[in-house]
Amino acid sequence: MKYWLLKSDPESFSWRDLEKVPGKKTIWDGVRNYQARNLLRDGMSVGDLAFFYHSQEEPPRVMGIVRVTKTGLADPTQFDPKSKYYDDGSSPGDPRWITVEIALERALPEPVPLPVLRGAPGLEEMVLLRRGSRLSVQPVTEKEWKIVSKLGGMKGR
DNA sequence: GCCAACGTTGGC
DNA sequence: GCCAACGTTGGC
Repeated sequence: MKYWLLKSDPESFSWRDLEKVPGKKTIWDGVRNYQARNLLRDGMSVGDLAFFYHSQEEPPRVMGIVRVTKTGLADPTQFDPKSKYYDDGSSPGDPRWITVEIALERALPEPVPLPVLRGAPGLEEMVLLRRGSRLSVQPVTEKEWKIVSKLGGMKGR
């Protein structure tokens, strides 16, 4: 099993929004960056876990944990001319933007703010903390996963 | 709101 | 294929 971090601007889709979705599942749509797409398409497996991270918030923070429930899905917004994510260079026969479905696993008892991550021993190499890193889908190592989970108030594991 | 870092586009 | 211009992300 692998670990990930998914960024979302809470203005467009927040942890609270996910809690309110019936079934607490959603297709992770709207990613329009090839590196992120490749991780969604080629890196993720059903059962993988990911941190749900709020960017564009003061402070940015890790909100909770989600699980990958389906892989290899064509992002439906790429075919919708009314969507801001519409891509007229993509076709249903050969979709350009592939993503996953995720389901809420559990909220962190204490969401972890970015400054705390920056100060935490063992997270020095975390992709999120690299200068200029804007990648919205990121791999997280098992060691980093455990440290962040602990900071978020999760017991043991 | 600012702006550094980054990705993409398009002229050549 | 280079690279300047442009648009976007995201922390502050």
